[in-house]
Amino acid sequence: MKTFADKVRDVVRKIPKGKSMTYKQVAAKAGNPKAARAVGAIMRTNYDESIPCHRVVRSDGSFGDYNRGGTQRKREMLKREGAL
DNA sequence: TAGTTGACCGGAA
DNA sequence: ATTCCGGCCAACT
Repeated sequence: MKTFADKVRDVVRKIPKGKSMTYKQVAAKAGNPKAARAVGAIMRTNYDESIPCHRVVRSDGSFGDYNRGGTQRKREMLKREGAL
């Protein structure tokens, strides 16, 4: 039985290039549609290199936060990949 | 174990 | 449009 954190990491890892999912969508795919906040908490503590956490955005259409460089860094990443 | 914090969401003022 | 409040869940102290 995988934990919620494991599922979240797996889901985020499966996000195709040029696509972006909301925290809520990721949480829903992980099994908890109401755990959007938890997703952020997990990414913050356990952000892996294999996990394109920059492709995870907020439901409002904003980019949300990031660990390295902040929101602007995230925006540039998405722009570079073609998601924008 | 309990309390606080936070890469969030949705609704109300 | 912006600001405030309650709610959900995981990690940290």
